[in-house]
Amino acid sequence: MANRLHDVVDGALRVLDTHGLEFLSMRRVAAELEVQPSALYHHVPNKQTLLALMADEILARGRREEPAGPWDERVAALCDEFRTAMLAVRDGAEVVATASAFGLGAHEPEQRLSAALAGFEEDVAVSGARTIMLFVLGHASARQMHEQASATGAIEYDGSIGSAESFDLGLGLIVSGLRAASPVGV
Amino acid sequence: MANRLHDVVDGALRVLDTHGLEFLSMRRVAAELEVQPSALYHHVPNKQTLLALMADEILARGRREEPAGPWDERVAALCDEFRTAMLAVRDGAEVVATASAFGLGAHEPEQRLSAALAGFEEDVAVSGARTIMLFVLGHASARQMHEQASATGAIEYDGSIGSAESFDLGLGLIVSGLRAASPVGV
DNA sequence: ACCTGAACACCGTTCAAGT
DNA sequence: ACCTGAACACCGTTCAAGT
Repeated sequence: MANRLHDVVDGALRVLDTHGLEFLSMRRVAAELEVQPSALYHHVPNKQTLLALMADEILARGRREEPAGPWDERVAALCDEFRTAMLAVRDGAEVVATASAFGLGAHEPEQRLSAALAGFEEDVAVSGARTIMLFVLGHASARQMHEQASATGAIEYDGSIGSAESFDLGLGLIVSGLRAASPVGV
Repeated sequence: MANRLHDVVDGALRVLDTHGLEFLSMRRVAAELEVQPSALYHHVPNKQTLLALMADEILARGRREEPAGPWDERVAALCDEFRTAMLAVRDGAEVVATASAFGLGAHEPEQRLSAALAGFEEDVAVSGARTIMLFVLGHASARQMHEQASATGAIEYDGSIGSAESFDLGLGLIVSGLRAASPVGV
């Protein structure tokens, strides 16, 4: 079939989007590519690495132009970019969250956030970026897990979990906390 | 052996603490209890449910007296309780995070937080509690995943991830955001 | 009530061998 | 470079049967 790494990641994302993370197996990805499971190991050393590459691709697909303007607008724009990218594929947030714990996936997004906070003292910028990233990641993956669980009928549906309103409220809280930390410029 | 549900949850937590979430299997839990794997299903319908019960037990073991005093001190005390409880067992935060997505595990902690924020408008109290819980959960599980990954040698160790300082900074940001939302009574 | 034994339909990963 | 075929050491869960 002459697959390349890119085809494997693409196939894996197709499996993820149609079956969910729970059913994402190396064997299913192989089947999607019409290849034997062992063939995947020519492109990727293990499943963990494949998941990290998927996380990068999920974020790359949602990539937008670097926002300009005041820091709070840039933060809002970046968070919307990340959230939209993760919500665009089933269980996308969970995949990114898992990968980011290994210093992958969410590393670059966090750096873009902390660049937007460059006007603050450095430790405020760093922990601000980390706090925002944890919120965006956690909020999006709670939403998707909840969708998943209520689709299976495991729990009753609660629309307030993961809603855009609750996202804006939570993010607004962190942003107003940052504002209180008064940037050196502005 | 005459095990009861409590023994199963206890045994599962022993396996978790010694082997980590990655190696927590129903078969290992059964072996820990010196019982056949199928015996577990007399106590628990599936692994998911067992994980939820483990999450509850992790939080219950760290349970402290309900803090009194000003809202910000109560919030700090509650967050310390949750964080300490989750960090007390290997991969504890990840287990609680997974279970909480199903409305279990972190549901009660979140309600205790929002009770501490009762002086605020209700939607601020609710989204404040949710935001804080996502931060505490995310921060603790990032720390444990990082510990795990660097112990395996998968990544280079970075002590700044999940440190108490970074925790205080992030939480301080959210708390100061809440303060800016001015409680109706002080 | 609590457990055994055997089975079913899966996993991730390795490795020699093919083209 | 990319893949097959076969194997190894596992999974979660079900179910009839035992005490």
